[in-house]
Amino acid sequence: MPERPSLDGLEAKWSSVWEEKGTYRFDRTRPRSEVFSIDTPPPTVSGSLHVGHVFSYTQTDIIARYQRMRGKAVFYPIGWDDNGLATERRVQNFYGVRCDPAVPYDAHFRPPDPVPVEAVPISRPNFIELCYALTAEDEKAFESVHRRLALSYDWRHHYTTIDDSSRKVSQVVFLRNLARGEAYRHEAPTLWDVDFRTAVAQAELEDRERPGAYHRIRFRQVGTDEVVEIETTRPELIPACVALVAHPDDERFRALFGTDVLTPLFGVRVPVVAHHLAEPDKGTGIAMICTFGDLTDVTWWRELSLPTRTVLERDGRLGEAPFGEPGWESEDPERARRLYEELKGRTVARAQRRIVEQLRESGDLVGEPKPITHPVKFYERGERPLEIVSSRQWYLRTMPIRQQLLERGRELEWFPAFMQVRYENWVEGLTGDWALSRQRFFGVPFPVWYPVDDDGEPVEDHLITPEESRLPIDPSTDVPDGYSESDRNKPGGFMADPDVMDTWATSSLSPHIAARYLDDPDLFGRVFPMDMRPQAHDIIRTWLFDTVVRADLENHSLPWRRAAISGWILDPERKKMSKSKGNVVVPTEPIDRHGTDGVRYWAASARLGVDSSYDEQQMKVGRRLAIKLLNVSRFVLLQIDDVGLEPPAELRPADASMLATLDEVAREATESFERLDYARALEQTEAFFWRFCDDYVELVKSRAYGPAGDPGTASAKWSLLTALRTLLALFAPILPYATEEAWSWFNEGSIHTSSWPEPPARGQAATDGALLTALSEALAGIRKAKSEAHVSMRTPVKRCTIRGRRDVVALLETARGDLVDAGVITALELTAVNDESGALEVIVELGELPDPKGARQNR
RNA sequence: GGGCCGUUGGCGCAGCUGGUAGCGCACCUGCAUGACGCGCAGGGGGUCAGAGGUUCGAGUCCUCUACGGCCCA
Repeated sequence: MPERPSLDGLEAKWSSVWEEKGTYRFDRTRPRSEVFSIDTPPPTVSGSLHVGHVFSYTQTDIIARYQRMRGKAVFYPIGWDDNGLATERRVQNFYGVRCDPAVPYDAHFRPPDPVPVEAVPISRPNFIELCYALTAEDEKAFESVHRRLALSYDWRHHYTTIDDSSRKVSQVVFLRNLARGEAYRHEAPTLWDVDFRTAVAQAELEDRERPGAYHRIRFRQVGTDEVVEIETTRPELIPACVALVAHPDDERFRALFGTDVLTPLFGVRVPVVAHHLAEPDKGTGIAMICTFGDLTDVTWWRELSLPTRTVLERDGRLGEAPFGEPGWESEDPERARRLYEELKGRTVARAQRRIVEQLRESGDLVGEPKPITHPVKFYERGERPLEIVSSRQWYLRTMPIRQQLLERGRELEWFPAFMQVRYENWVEGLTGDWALSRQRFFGVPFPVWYPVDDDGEPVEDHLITPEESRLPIDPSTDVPDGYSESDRNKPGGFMADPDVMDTWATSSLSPHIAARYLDDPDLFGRVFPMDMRPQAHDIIRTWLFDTVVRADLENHSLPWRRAAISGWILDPERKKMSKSKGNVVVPTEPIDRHGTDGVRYWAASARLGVDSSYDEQQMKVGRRLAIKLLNVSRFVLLQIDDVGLEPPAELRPADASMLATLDEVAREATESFERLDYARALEQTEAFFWRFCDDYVELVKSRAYGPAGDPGTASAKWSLLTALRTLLALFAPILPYATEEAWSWFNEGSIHTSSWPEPPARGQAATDGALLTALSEALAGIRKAKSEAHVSMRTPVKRCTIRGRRDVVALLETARGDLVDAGVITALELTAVNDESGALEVIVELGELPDPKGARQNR
């Protein structure tokens, strides 16, 4: 036990001891009923590390530690989510390269140095090598922060979402989805990011307010030449127009339904149709349907069986529009082609500028465009509005099982409960199946090939799939059974599926990956379904939903029993912390300043689901609490000569009352932890702890100093030691370093594998906290008198009279000696009065003020 | 437009199934007592966002409004 306890050095000391001793290892011999398993979020390592991680990961760790102390074998693995677009972007920017699958592999490739302004195209295998190299570096930084935070993982169960095992699970489960008809590949309109050139899922959408303009445009009715005016924000899609639409009940357009109109500039004949999704108060009440301007266009196209007229290419530019040819019939093909030639090859924005000029020249633009602000769909990581293009993609059927998924959401226990509605809203609002495929590179490939026919064309409805035992494979380098590499992309040969899976398609299998679903069924059986899924509320629609889908299809069960939804970290201005806002705090800084225990204390004071502001003040409080814990431990242990003390024959009333109060605190804290309300448990423990230090310790000090044989001394010492053990244990999940340090002064083994306090600690006749409360109140009265007189607390009290209810006075009488010693009272008078209010009246008559110097010499 | 959460002393928050407001920080005034001055004692400070309703009685239940944040259109 050090002379002057300090938090310095505890983190390095204990984290290496824990690793060495395997303190947090999962005991896989234990049956399911004795296991507590956690499906920890694998953080995206390419993202920036910020205090948000510290916050939510600490909250999970607190629960893990509590369960471990309750005697559970805690299965608490961690993984890194390293594949996907976020990583690709980071690699591109970090090295100044971009992946071009047409470039051949270069075995001696070295990243350009210095980083060039213009990205250098490199081959897919070279690009993927760089992805592996950089994520390996990033993962080291993540691991060191997680270790320093004392997150009690079993690092032996560590995984990454791109490792062999994860790829195998993803591919096997996918092939099973495919075999059961749950996965399919289909040509369909798909949300498309033109910069990343990949499909995007509904879950990755976000609306952003963007300036736009309503353009009022004239169409002419065929035969009558009557003018129909529509309003659109996307005039550049006029060449892609396939119909006009109005609400069936809208009187203004009733006469038009079933007739045809001509598109301006291009003279294409399109029908006027009726559909209930047309909004009569929007614009002129009649709208243009294109291939495809937005998701409503897709709905109209599907429900009204309209033709397609594709002009948008996957690079976000206008492509071919063969006016005059079948499907592109025009009243004046030559003019249409001439005008369109000016638009072709332009980006959407540029094409819009040009077509507005054309419309103005032709007189088909009515008035000037009216600027508006409207929500536009973006890919959450993207910078340009999403387009909708028709492409062949892999899907998982979620629409037919929506009802079932809603049921799963109800089976799940949500903390806090109101988060369930987010899930319900999401499932109810689904508009299509889950698009699994991405046109990217660093991801899990679809383990599929297609035969190539004699004309060199892939036969896309004939799949060639490998045996499960061959997985994981990369179809772009592995060869299907019965073929050889020389058959690749040749007539009569085969070709690989070019796509990779969305990152969520792998991370939605995190319970399966962590629990080694395929190669360790024994382990899987002991931990699945898991007990808890901790995560933040912004990914309920993605990670939580996706995981529910996968487990439902694969295991016909929920993946976990409960979901613990953490809040977000807001900056001091209550704005969400994000890289783009530049308000991100790197976690190592507060840890350096306030210590891990201080930072954990801050994280522990925020309840689940509640957004919390970044507050270093709170970390300081935590740090002080940790130091106080060390100090009071030192004080208690200084009194104790034998830590194996037997309970005394008889406990003094004050001691019994303190222990009874502590029992109650432990009981309440346990209940709070069971509700995952660690913040309340902390609050309850902390409130008692300060009373323990400031009142109880002061009350029993003089008895504790007494001789070994004295019964009052024995009672005090045993009670101090017992309370100390209990308090350290109650704080251990939240302040792992300080409690472990203090515990090590008088125990073998780790506090984190010791047992959780089970009342009764007193082991004696039942009593309650009433005496301790009365003593605190009496002491407060005496202190107040001294404080107001501006004298030291050691100043003797000549006479103290305490008046109170008969039963309270009788209680105080049983601890008269403790009160006299703590208050330095010469004459104590306890008087019962007939006052039902119960409040104590404390009358203090101070003695002569001692000469401070003389007083010190006397001791 | 629909929904969820929040609005309690300067700041951060507790207040579970209703009974005349609590905690921490900050602030002010003090205190060197055998663990702790990163300590201890004491003190000031709120008509619980606003309006209405239920009730003997409402931060606590109901309705509406305002503001903030988020989710879904």
